[in-house]
Amino acid sequence: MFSIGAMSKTTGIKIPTIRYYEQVGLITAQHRTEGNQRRFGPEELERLTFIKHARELGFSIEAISALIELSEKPDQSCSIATGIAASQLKDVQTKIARLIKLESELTRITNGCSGKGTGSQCYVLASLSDHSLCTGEHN
Amino acid sequence: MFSIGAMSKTTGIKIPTIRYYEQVGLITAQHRTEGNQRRFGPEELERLTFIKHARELGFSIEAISALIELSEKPDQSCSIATGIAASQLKDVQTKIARLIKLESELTRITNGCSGKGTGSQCYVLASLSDHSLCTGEHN
DNA sequence: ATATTTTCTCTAGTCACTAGAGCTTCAAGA
DNA sequence: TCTTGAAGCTCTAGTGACTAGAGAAAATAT
Repeated sequence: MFSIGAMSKTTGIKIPTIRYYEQVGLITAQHRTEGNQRRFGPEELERLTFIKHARELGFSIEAISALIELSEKPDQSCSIATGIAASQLKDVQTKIARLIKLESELTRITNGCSGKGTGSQCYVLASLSDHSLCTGEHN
Repeated sequence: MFSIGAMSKTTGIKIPTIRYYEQVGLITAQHRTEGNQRRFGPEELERLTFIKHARELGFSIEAISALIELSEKPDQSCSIATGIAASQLKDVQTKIARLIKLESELTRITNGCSGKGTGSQCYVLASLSDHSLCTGEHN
């Protein structure tokens, strides 16, 4: 049986976050001590590791909930799980594409400005005011 | 003089968002009608465009506030503005690097799974449970 | 027995909006 | 001028995924 502090230490998830995960139903404390402190079993530790990894990969709490539910119904096809992961992948790819566009514009903006002008002639401020200075499109 | 609806239409920023921007001090309605409706001048329209562009580039409200302040003190050097933009660029580059790592792992996960197995043998679920299956590092 | 650390619950704050209730005002046509 | 419908008003509360702090109780170490 692990205390919440032990769970936190081994997973690297902060204590209030673990309590939050319990609150939203991702995990359950097997039992409480006489003094009302949480005690977790090893399965909860494993699940918390699962949650951490999934969060690092950007899965939402909702998606993680769905994945946990799937893992508890072993007779169900994993195509749903694959679907969730694929949708997450698509999200990530979209974000990358957007950020690369932003990167090029920000590079242009910061390079254009010597840093020595004054507010009224600052290229950074001008660029942000005037979208037409953009080389490409960013959405 | 523009109504809030007109401002919304020309900038593409939703009406409640414009009110929110006023609330947090990014813009000010020049004046109100007898019936308490906002009326904006052309400078506010310009500023709203500035804000929109900056938000699209991922600048925080706080950073935008600072940039606006800078643009109102034209005797001040624009090196601060360049600094804000450069820090934003760094943020974006960090995010890109992280997301590319995530992308490769998610690709691995979704490719590994045929989608035909059952929960107990689903590669997606196994991958998320077991960090050691990762090919590279993701932080 | 005492001191320190850990844990508890609860409330409220973060960011950048978004949604809804219930009301008032504006603009255009009859 | 009246009426209708669109647009606007304020205010509160909700979103996601936590994070921070208060004040009290319990567990552990010395």
